[in-house]
Amino acid sequence: MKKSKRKLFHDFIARKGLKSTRQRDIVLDGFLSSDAHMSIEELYLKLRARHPNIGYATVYRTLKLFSESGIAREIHFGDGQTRYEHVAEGEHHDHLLCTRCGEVMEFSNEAIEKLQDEIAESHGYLVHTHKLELYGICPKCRK
Amino acid sequence: MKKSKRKLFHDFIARKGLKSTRQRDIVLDGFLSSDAHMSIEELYLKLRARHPNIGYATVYRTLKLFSESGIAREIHFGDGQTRYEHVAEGEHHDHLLCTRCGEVMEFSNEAIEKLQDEIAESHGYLVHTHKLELYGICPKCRK
DNA sequence: TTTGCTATTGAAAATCACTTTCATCAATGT
DNA sequence: ACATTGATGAAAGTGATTTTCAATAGCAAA
Ligand SMILES: [Mn+2]
Ligand SMILES: [Mn+2]
Ligand SMILES: [Zn+2]
Ligand SMILES: [Zn+2]
Repeated sequence: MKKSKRKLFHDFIARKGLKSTRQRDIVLDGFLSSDAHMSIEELYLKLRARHPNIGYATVYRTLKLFSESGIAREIHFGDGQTRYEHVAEGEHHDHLLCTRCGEVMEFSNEAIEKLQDEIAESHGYLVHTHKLELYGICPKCRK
Repeated sequence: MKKSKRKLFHDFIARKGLKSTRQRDIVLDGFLSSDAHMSIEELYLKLRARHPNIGYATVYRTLKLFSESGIAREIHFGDGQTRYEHVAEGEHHDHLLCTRCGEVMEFSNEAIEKLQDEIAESHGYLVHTHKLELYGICPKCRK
């Protein structure tokens, strides 16, 4: 059974000798309560509603910690904003984005992952990450 | 037989009623004389060596024109810099990047392109572009 | 608990990488 | 040559972070 992200993060905090603070928990709750691909600003505004005193810098710094701890991943969709998404233990997915309405759909495909490794290998590379984004028009926007 | 990028760009300039200037030719020559994936700043500094008066804004604007004219494509590798690369008529490729030395290798694979279309289609999307980048360690850095 | 040492915060200033503005120049058509 | 209008370069403006710094708040030793 896999540990909750909340626990994983608290373990990370402890292991690194960092402090467990009220603000970090607020950011953590806000981040975990949505599975959207939120930008720093979006999460900041969302948290602000309930916690008027939280600072942008704190949200920014805490999201970085989430990445370091492995519960989140930083993503860049090309709109000039850094976004963060949940990372589930041992899971990976890529994105399909609608350039009309902005919808983001996730997918994963074994065959394509395998092909990527083969290509990299054929060029002598040892791949450790990749980024695959398909930009198009979603079903709703098509009809 | 396909037209040279220089001619393609000059045709574009004429077709759009824009002016053919000394600076545009300088930027064009600098861009065409390297097949690296250069950032605006990199090209600007390279040109500066020979043409101390050329402005950053001119390089910036001219590169945009290259994109519009179809001889260049804007790319983002996640290092916060906008880069431009050559575009050959009817050709497409993706990238393999070394996270140790920064080397960028190009590749193209029919099978993977096809799989991407299938995946998109299976989700009801009509894809018009995609981005595939493989990050790893290159042969030289491995041994 | 109280104390003392640091890490953490939030507001504000600083950076970065563009992007736009504007007075001056330089292409181009007449 | 002249007028018209786009192009240029320096500098100012933007937007999204990223860093600084004085004030707080964890945490652990006493
Ligand atoms: Mn995702
Ligand atoms: Mn390339
Ligand atoms: Zn859509
Ligand atoms: Zn390398």
